[in-house]
Amino acid sequence: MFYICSMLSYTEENYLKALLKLSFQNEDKPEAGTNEMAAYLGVKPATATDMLKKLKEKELVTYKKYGKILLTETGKQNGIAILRKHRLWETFLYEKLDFSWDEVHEVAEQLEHIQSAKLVDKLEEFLNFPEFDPHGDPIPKANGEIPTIDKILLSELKENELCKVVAVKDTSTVFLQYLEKLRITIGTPIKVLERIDFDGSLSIQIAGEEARNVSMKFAESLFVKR
Amino acid sequence: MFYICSMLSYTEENYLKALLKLSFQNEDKPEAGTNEMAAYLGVKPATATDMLKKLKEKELVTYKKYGKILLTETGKQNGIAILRKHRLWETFLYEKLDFSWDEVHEVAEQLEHIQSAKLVDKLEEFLNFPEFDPHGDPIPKANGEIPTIDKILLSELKENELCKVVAVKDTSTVFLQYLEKLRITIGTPIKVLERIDFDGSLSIQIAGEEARNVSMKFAESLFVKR
DNA sequence: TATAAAAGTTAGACTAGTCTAACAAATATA
DNA sequence: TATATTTGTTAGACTAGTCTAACTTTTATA
Ligand SMILES: [Mn+2]
Ligand SMILES: [Mn+2]
Ligand SMILES: [Mn+2]
Ligand SMILES: [Mn+2]
Repeated sequence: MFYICSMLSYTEENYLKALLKLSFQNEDKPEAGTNEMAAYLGVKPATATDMLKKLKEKELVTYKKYGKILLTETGKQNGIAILRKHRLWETFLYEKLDFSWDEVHEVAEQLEHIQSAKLVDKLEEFLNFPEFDPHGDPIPKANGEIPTIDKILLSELKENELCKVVAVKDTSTVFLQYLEKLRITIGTPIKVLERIDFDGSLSIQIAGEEARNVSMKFAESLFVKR
Repeated sequence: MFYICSMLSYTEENYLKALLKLSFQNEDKPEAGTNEMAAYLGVKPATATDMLKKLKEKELVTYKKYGKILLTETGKQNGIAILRKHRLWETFLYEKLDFSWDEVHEVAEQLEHIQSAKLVDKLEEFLNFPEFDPHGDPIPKANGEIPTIDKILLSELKENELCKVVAVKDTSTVFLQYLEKLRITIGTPIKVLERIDFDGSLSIQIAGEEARNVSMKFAESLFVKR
């Protein structure tokens, strides 16, 4: 179980995390393509190809010319370790330093690269072993396990169904700030009053307040639990 | 007062902090030499020369070929900002995450480079505006002011004088762990029982316990207040 | 003051990470 | 299946930061 390799550069860590995130997105086939990866990281495909060769050399990915990219078990565990740090730091910023949920990501992008096993574990303890980050995303455990939670999109609910918000699918600042304006956060109860077939929009009741209309795009960006 | 330049690289920040620390060491003339600086940073003199040219270009230091190096006001304020972050993070690790005082430095070396004005200020607030770090070193304020404290070396005390530990001069792991073994920390009261002229060693009483002998090197590594 | 030693600089090379431009392979489509 | 489009690779160049080896300037010392 000696998966975590500490001799990774800041940049290599970012590539591994990106590949892990892409593997979550492409649920069925957890592979990625060069262009997809480059786009995700904001670099050119040529750059991604170069890095891929290096990651392959270190046995963090399997890949051959013109083929798909797949994390090895070591690569995956290293990616998970970064994700764990990212989400623990987001939780710290949110819970302890009063950052809002649209501000935490940018700073956590930096903090996730701090190298100190003790720091991560102590931080987790200090935060009381949180299972989910401020956006409702699961925080990997020290052993690499990732907590799961039943969640469906708000758009999947039928009329008159009641639910609670468990996570955001879209973590963009503009969406998070909109949610804040609507006084929706993790845990907020929502009732679907009406579904408008015409455009997929919904009429919803937030925390027992008066009815409100939200778009299909909105309903497809919020994870809830019945 | 727009001193803090945020477009500094990790490396540039380290050079500025090093120059600031050297300026504290060379109290009278706050200048540094190329070799001195290189040694402090663990790089070769040639490397330091190259960086110096870059820092000069950015008006963070004044310096001419074969001359001494001096921080400009902007360079100094930027260095102070890094030092502030370093010491606040050390305090966080020590106070909140139960790190010991010989463990905090290494991690703070990484954390001091995190870029977020909000983070620093919130952290400071979270820690209740501490004035000194776990080693007794002053934490610069947001405006760049550095708290001062009366302190002398333990070696300067006369026989029968009583004092309290306020800071360590030597922050090496081996010294800090020795202090821990002796149950000496910031605030511990010490009484000088006897001075041995032969080798400058002292017989001291730590927190009212039985007498103990310590070397001159030891007595010159601990700051105290009468 | 002449010379030796110390301090500092320059030139040239290397690595990591990035880019652009040109090219090659794989896939979609007519 | 032939061709166009998409996807991915290669070659060559650039920057930041580092090094070694050779050189120059300053300072100390005989
Ligand atoms: Mn995030
Ligand atoms: Mn998150
Ligand atoms: Mn320190
Ligand atoms: Mn300190």
